[in-house]
Amino acid sequence: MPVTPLTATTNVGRAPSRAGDWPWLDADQQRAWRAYLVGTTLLMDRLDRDLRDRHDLSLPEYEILVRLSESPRHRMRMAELADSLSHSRSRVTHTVSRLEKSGLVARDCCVEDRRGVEAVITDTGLERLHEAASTHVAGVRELLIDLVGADDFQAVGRVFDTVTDRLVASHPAMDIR
Amino acid sequence: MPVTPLTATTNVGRAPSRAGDWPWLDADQQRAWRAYLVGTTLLMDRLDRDLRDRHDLSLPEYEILVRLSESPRHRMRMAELADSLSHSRSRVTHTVSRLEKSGLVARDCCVEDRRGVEAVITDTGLERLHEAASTHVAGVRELLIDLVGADDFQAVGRVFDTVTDRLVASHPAMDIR
DNA sequence: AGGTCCTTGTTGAATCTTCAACCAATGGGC
DNA sequence: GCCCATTGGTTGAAGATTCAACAAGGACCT
Repeated sequence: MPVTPLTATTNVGRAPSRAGDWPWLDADQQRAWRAYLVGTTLLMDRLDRDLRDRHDLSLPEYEILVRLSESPRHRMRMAELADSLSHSRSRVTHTVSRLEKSGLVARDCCVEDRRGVEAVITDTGLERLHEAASTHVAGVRELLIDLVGADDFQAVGRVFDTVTDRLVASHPAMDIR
Repeated sequence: MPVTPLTATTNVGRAPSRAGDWPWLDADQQRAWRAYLVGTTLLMDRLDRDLRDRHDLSLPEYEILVRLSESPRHRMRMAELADSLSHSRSRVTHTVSRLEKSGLVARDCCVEDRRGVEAVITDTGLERLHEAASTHVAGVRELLIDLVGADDFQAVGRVFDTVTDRLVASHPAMDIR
């Protein structure tokens, strides 16, 4: 296989462009896809770093604290937490354990379902979350939202809503992952 | 601190909505931001899983192979590779080592700059890449591109191009990370 | 030549995530 | 009540990524 002019990311071994439901990506799609990939990498790395450097929290930890803080009695079942973040149950177990060790979250046993465990955000947790929130939001604004047109940003929202629907629809009522 | 109606992701401890350069996110921004977060997680997990299950390649490994295959003599300097993916040099070292162990990539010493190392994709590597490419592209289409309007998808491209510019501009000519 | 600083890339340990195996509790059928 | 399949959650090891420290080469100055 000569593998001649290997051009675009995903267009491996094929000539680019031409419209229709052709299997490969055209030049514009290619550019957009790659922009999304590297942009996302850079953005997430930066938001994570900011939280770590200034508040000693990782982005996933922060997101768990946020979910808990929003929840009715500042508590959520582990599975609920996992689903809302699209993280594996195992991952949430580990992350919550770390947060517990830092005293930002506590575990509480469920009364109705004795298998269940609820994670509760502590007062210290709420404090730390409030401190961290302003830097985080400032970052999201400065590095994303305030940088682009509101219409474009809403387009991003629409796109990934669609993606999410497609992906949760496809997993037939079982484990997210 | 009463921490009353903690509403949206990043709006921790504040009432939502109202326009202007108010520090928190309004309801729409909030929704879009969260949609992006979970959508990206689900999408990346799925693309990665598909590659692993069907071709025994991780997404980062695949991306390295793509970059190499596109490069003039099927080779790239480690740093170049790292920069083009926005990965740390260390990460690329490890990933390339794994690929080398699988025989998909080989290391080659630089003649001009004897510190340098070039990664070269092997023939086996090219083969595997070509097999993997079709499933990968099919996934990207099916789970993203063919799902949304071309205009919305291009908006995603624009947005993350802007984010990338902002982030590479801010790191003052030094190490990406 | 020698000295100093910067760049390239690697290394091994720490951290985080995934994976597979597991236990305990639940729910439904009988 | 008893079985058995399913769910909720944990565990520990394997895998991947980050981090700090490092060696070796180049660039540049004197």
